[in-house]
Parts: sequence; C-alpha cells; structure tokens
Amino acid sequence: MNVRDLLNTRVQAALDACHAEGTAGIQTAGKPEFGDYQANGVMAAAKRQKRNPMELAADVVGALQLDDVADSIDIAGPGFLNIRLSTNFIADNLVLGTPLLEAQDPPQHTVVDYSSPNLAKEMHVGHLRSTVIGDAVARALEVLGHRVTRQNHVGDWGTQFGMLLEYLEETDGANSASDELKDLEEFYRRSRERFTADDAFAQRARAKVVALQRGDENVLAQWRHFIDVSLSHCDEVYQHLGVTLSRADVMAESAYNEDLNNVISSLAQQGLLTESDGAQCVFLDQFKKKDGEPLPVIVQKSDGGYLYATTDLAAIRYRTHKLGASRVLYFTDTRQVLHFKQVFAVARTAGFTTDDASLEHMPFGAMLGTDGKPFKTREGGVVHLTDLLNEAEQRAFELVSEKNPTLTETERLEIARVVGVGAVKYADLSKNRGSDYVFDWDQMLAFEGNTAPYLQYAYARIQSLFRRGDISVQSLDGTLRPSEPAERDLAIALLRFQENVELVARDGYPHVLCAYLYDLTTKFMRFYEQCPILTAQSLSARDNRLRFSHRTAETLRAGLSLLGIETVDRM
RNA sequence: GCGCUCGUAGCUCAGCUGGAUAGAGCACUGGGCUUCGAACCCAGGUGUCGGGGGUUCGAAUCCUCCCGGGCGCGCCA
Repeated sequence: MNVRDLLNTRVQAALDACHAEGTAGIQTAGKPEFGDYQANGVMAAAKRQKRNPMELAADVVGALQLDDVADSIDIAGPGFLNIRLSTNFIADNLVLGTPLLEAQDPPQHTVVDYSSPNLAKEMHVGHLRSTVIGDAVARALEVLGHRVTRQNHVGDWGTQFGMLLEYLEETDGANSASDELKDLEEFYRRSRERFTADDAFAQRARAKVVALQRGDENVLAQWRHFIDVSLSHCDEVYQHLGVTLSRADVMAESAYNEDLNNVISSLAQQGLLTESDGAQCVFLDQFKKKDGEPLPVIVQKSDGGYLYATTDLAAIRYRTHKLGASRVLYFTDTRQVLHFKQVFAVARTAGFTTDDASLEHMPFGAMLGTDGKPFKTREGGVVHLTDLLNEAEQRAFELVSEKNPTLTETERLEIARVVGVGAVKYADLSKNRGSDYVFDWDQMLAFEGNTAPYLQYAYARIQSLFRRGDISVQSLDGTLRPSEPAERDLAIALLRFQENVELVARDGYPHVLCAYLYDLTTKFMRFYEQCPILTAQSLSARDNRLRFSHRTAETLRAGLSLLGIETVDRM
C-alpha cells in the first residue's frame, strides 16, 4: 500500500470537486504535531483561483473522503491540511503474512545500464558508485514487478587493446596468460611503459589494432582470451560486492561494432550528417553556444573510426527498438551529462528511439578522499575494489572480534564479510548520488549512526529476541495494532516502505531508501527501549509487539536486500 | 570565453513537485545496563542555508548578479 499515493488521489479528488486546479502536494508531516501526512497543495490552488486559502481548505475538507483512512483532518496555518491516520487503517495494512511490497501497475520494461568497466584495467573505486547504485535501482524496479534488463556496457574495444595484446604476446612465453593478467592494473602499467619506451613495440601494437579491427582470427582469439580473463576479474568483484550482474548481462561495446556503419548511413540518409574537418558530425539547433557557434556531436572520426557517441546511438536503438524497453537508465558519472544530452537528442531526432521511450541519465559525483581530492591510495594510485573490500572486511573482523569474542572464528569471518561489504556499499548508497562524496574509512567503519551495521545490528537484535523467547515466527499471525506512541511511530514507519521503494524506482536515488531504513530503525530502537516485549504486561501485548518486531525485521532485511546488503542473525 | 554543477552546524550529509520555529549522524557534555544484545537509548546547542537583489501569502528550494570550488566544451571513454 502506497499511503502517500492514496492520500494524493483522495485529496486530488476533493480539489477537483471544489473546481480547484493543482496538485494535492502530499508529503510526510514535518512535525509530529502536524499529524502523519500533510497536504500542501490547497494554498497554491487557492492562489490560482484567487480565493481565500482557508475557505478553500474548508471546502476541500468537506469534500474529502477519508473516513476509512484518517482519524482527523485539520486545517492549520495558512491552509495546510494535516492528516492523522486512523488506528484501524494502520492495523488493516500491517498484517503479518501479507507481502511487504506490491507490484506497480502497469509494469514497465526498463534497461539499466550500469557498472560498465573498461576491461583493459582492473575494477577500482571509480566503478563502485555506478555498480552499487545501478544495482540497487535495478532491484527496486524488479521488486515492484517491472521487467529489468541489465546491460553491462563494458569497454572491450579501442586502441589500448592493441598495446595490451602485443604485450601479452611478448610475455606469454614465460608465464601463462592467466598468470600475467592476474594483476590487470600492473599489466596495463607495464605494457604502457613498453609502449612509450619502445617505438618498435608501439608500431607492432598499432598493427595489432588494425589486425583486430580487420578481424584477424589469431588476434581475435587473443583478444577474446584477454576479455574473458578480464571479465572473470569483474565476476569476482561482483560476487564479492553482492551485485546481481552476471555474464548474461554483459553487452559489450564491441557487440555494436557491425551496427555502427548503419548508424552513420541512417544519419546520412536523414540529412543529419555534416562533414567538419574531415569528421562526420551531427549539429543540432538546441546545442549552440551563445554566440551561435554550433556544438557538434562527432559520430565518425576523420580516419573513419567511430566514437562512443556512435556506440551509444546503436545501443539506444537496440534497447528501445529491439529490446522494447520503455525506460533506459544510465548510471555514469556526472561528467557525461552533456554527452548524454546530446546523444539522447540525436537519437530522438534520428528516430533511434521509440516515441514513448524515456532515456534517463542518472549521473553521480566523484569519490573524494578526506583531503577533498579524488580518492587515491597513499602512493597516488587508484584503489582497487578488491583491496577496498578486503580492508573493510579486515576492519570489520577486528571490530566483531572485540565486541563479540565468544563467536567462533568462522562466524566472525562471515559476519565481517557481511558487515564490511555492507558498510562500504551503504556509505555510498546513503549519499545523494548527484554530488561528490568524501570516502572516509574511519567514519564508515566506525559503524555508528546512519550506517549499514546500525541497521544490521537492529536486525540481529530482533533475531536474538526470537531466539531468547523461543518464538516461532509462524505462530505470529495477525495484525499489528499500535497502542503505545512508540508502537504507533513504528507502525507508521513500517507503512511507508512501499512509497519509498517506489521513489527509488522512479528517481534512481537509493539514498532515499537508506534514509527510510535508518528512520525505521531509530523508531524500532525507541520502541524496543520503551516497550518491553517478552515481558509485556499481557499475552496479547506481547504477541502484538512480537509481530511488530518481526515485521520490522522483515522490512529491514527486504530493504537492505534491495540495496544489495545482507543481514546476519548475530553479530 | 561558453556551459553544467555544487556551496546548509566544527566534520560528514538530508531537506522529496517552494511550505509551518532548516534536520540527522559524528564529535562534545551529562544521564541510563542485577531486567528482551550498551555496535543501543535519553537529554543538552550550535546555523548571515556563500553574499546582494528580485518573484509571493511563504524561498535552502525559483529568477538575477557577484564570490568561491568541481567538471565539461569536434575527432578518449
């Protein structure tokens, strides 16, 4: 049940009945004394109608049908409507055994383009945000009943592969290729060194590129092998990260190779191509500098080569026309906003996208170190994701061992994995993706405040409760009926799961879900302090509180799972 | 030069289509475990929302100018 939607619909109907134009403007109440939800739209509607807002508010309340939902609707301030949900409504919608989330109607087919590392290098922190955020949004869409096609648009093509393949051939005698590629980053560094230091090598590398593009079977075999090894590295990282991407989701840049000349010829046929300095460009009116100087989208280089804009155009056509997606989401960093604006515009103009398809760039900011500069190792190198996760687990292990030394080492290792990886992911997911964020080991691994371990701890506490009380969850049928204030606060929070997940699916901001889960958890912690559960006064109160606890645990586990974060029964 | 974006408490961050006295966490101070896990809870206070001007019943949010940071701008992705 999306409570907010329900209220929006009802208040909207009342506005319509009063012939008032505008939206209901339902949001969660700013303060407890304002009820649970507030409608802010009446004042704006009154202004449009040139009416007294208080009068209109009274009319709207008169026309409002909320008997089955709310206890009270109060007009406050200059014309706010404060809505307080009724206990019956809350209880009716919090029934153990009913699904935590319901599907949205109608279901849509969404392509989610995320992670998309360059296979020439090892995965590093620069790939973390796209991978983790995109995965969370994909999961949110799926859980709401939408069809999701993941697209890992990996970079497997380009001139740097000539250099890498040449170097691979050169070194292959000594060790097996797999061994050589074990540290991709190092391999890349050494081959680049060779490339710059040795002209003969550089020449052979360029020849490799040509051979590769020409489709030379031997070189292609080398290339496939390299890609395969590199993808295996990615798979390992994805598995470690707990990300849903698999080989089946890989749709590499090279997959569009044979379609690129079609893209060009289609643009040419439509008269959209202009040659400029030997390059094929698309000039669109909406991309002009202030002085009228046009801004090109280059789709073919003067040497005949294609660019990422070309590939992206082919990908758009594939995703909308072939896959039939109605939404395509791109999780890339914020530096590419102009690129996507242009590519989307070209795609629309050229008919590479269907009319009703929505192309949405979901940009995210950079990861900075505590010094405010791009996050690097002490030596100034990129931080590999594997190292990052290992360090997180190491720190988590020390912490778990300190807090809970009686657990076996096996248990502590497993907890450290769940807590450490969860902390890293949550630190990223809990921030607004649009802006840069500071990656701070100490803060993230302090495991306090708005962190994954705080949520995981609440979950573990609830599991402990059931263990101690020897309660079987199956015995807890029925509704959650709040009576104490702390119970009511918790109940309202539980009711808001649906609307928050829907927001994530719509806007692609997982931090909204994080904020929700954190709020839910603080509400539970207060409930836990204030309302004795196992030692409640009456058996019915005890069972009711157990139901609250169980529902909270379910919501936490489901919510964290949408973020790709696991839970443990003890920690 | 043009464009995009950001500037909120000492630090890290929220603030949803403009809404009520701008909120959290960390840090700091004090309190709470013979009682369901103290990785917890409660209490305490801090803001020229970068600055000026404007729009209006109402602006952190919209417009404009200025200051400051980041990023982008024809053959990398």
